[in-house]
Amino acid sequence: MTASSAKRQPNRWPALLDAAAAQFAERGYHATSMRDLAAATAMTPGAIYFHVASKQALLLAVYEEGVQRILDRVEAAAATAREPWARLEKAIAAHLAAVLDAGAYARVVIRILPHDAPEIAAELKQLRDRYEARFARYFAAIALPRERDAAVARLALLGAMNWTPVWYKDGGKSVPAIARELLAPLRALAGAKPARGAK
Amino acid sequence: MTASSAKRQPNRWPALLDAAAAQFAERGYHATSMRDLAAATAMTPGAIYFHVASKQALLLAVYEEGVQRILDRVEAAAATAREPWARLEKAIAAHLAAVLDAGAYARVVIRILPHDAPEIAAELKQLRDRYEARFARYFAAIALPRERDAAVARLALLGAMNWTPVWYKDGGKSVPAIARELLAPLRALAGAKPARGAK
Amino acid sequence: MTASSAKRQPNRWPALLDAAAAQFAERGYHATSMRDLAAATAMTPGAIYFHVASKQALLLAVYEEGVQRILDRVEAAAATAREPWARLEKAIAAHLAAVLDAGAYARVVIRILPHDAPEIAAELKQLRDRYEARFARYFAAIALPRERDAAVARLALLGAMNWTPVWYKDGGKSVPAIARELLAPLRALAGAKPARGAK
Amino acid sequence: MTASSAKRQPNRWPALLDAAAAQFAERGYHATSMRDLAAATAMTPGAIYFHVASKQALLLAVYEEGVQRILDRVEAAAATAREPWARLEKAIAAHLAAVLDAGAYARVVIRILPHDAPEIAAELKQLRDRYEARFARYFAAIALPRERDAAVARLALLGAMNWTPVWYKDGGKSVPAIARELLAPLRALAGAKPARGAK
DNA sequence: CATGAATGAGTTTTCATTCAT
DNA sequence: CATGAATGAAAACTCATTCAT
Repeated sequence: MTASSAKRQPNRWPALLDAAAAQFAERGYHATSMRDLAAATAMTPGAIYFHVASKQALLLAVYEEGVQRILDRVEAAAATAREPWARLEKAIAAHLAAVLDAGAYARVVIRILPHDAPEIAAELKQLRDRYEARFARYFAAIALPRERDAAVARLALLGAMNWTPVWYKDGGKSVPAIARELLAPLRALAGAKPARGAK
Repeated sequence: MTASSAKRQPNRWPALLDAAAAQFAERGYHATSMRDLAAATAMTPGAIYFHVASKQALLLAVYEEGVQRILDRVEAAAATAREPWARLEKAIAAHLAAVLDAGAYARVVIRILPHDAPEIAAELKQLRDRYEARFARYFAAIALPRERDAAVARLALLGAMNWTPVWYKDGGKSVPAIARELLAPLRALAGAKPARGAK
Repeated sequence: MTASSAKRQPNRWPALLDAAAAQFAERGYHATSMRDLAAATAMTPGAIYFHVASKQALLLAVYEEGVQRILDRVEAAAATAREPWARLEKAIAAHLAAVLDAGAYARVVIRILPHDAPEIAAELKQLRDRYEARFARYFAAIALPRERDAAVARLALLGAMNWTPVWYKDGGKSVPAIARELLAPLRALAGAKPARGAK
Repeated sequence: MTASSAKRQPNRWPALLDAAAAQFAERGYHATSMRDLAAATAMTPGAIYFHVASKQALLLAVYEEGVQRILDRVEAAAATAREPWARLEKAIAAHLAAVLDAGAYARVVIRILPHDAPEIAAELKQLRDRYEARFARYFAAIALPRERDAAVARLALLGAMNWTPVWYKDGGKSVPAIARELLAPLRALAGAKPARGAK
């Protein structure tokens, strides 16, 4: 369906994808031109079209990779804990790491709105949803008081997580520590004791 | 919208600002062209430049108005409550209302990153900060356990609030109800009892 | 025929003409916009069109004034000497003064080529020629060796004079001194003794 | 001019440069639009930007070529004579030929003021100066009476030369003859005998 | 007299994309 | 695989000019 599977020339495609991820994340989709990408990868503009059919397809490929990367990290992290709260905290930390530390792919997913590329908006949204559904599973495992709206709580948590790139500074609090802070209020709500220790 | 027949209306500037706010909020800054704006206001592209010097200046004007509107609503709302938690909740509800219900101005402030218009990025950031500083004051009044990081908590709350446009649907939970939900975990953290009832 | 005769509102027209002369001389005709002129005279663009019918007409008016000013100065100066060489030298000095020291009008005449405003090119050329014919009369009175081409000599002198704005610096040699230097070679050619002393 | 049918000619850059030189020389910098240039070279406006980054860069390229061409011709001509006056006369003739007969490049250098393209004004001025410095060397070799200002004489000569495009008509006096006429007065000043012969 | 507002054609420049070679 | 060259539409913005008030 997308350009990511069929054509895998030795080394240019990953470089192209990386460059696209970096620029889309940093400047946004519309502010990044194919020429910028060509310059960043030392290709000619025409050469890009050997690897990918259009700018939108390129965004889609980055999105796919981005979602996959968050998913992989989050699942791997979650697998290291069995207790729901701990598992959720690990998942949050992995998500934050993906968005703050790792490459730019994950940042594209939260920065570029599906609406920005109308013709593939539906596909982009689906990709986003694919991840959110997974996150929702970890979230569903924690027990919140019945009078609270769990959906809102989940979306609030997601919002808090996705807003971190706006304020996160490199030398500050560690990612796992931030994850714990984000979860602490919900833990209090549930009457759970906060986790001990930190990096 | 209403300007179909008359030739000489005064006051095209508010209409232009409205249109810019709407389009910037919906499609983003780069995806909105001056032509789009001209079409939306039934002006010629050239006529826009009688009212504003550049697209960036237009964004700045929208930003200013947006920040002012949030600020006005939030301050008015906060003034109706004296108790810190109640006041914060009112402020949150007003912020959400500005971002979700009211015109598009407030949404521009949270959607368009300063970075998008490099030459005025500093001014845009300053405007954002002006609001966040005000919000920080309401937040500072609530007492959180000493072992929690209040700054992270505040930024998380702000992230949760600013992410709502992504998921909010018109017929769903009421804005004050969402505000209460967003605050509930922090209340629990502080050991405060949740507020009673609401719309 | 032009706008300079009929409409003479108390004070704006001269200011407008001055501004046009200054800007045309400094930036050139095409690089000067009616808006620039409006700004420089504290008028609205529309108001300019009360005084003058078009940008071309404005150039024409400046040209007319410019030629008139050179002519007036040159004639007045020439009238103070009877001997041909002395008269020519006075004329040259007056021309240089008009072009270097005085307002910008004269500089417009030598900077802006008739071709720049095609529709009035003929009129502009006629104005230029009007002055050059007068200058030619002073030139014709000096006696050059028969084997020299007097026309080329005259045009060379004119070229030398009109090129001075390119290199003239305010604190340098005085205008009459430059005039004497320009004429000296021709004097030598004619076997005449150079004039004595000057400022 | 010759590019009516073939679809893929290489080397459009020289044609573009030629067209720019021709139009800049004839109409001036500001009066020449990129569209004009596109039409004159049978390119689309966009295609021009494959070859050159901006209109200013195009002017700079023409200027460089123009200065180089004058320099080449003048140096070649000057190399054919050893005696200072003869060498200077050859140099003048070569300069005139460059400005009057040859392509438009040289005329651009004397017609377009550095000021016309503010962002590259310094570079343009430097190019002009490069030539004038060379010319000054030839000029310095002739001996003028001590009481004359050699600098003014040189600038006057340059002015006379650069003004020729204003009045030169094709069927008139030959270029070498004009050169001789321009130099004759200075020769007289120096007490030198005028050169014999002519075309 | 003058202005505030507008027009419409123009400016330079950029863009995603194409394609012969 | 890749490039050099191009396209055509669109971008932001400017211009001389007009005109109701």
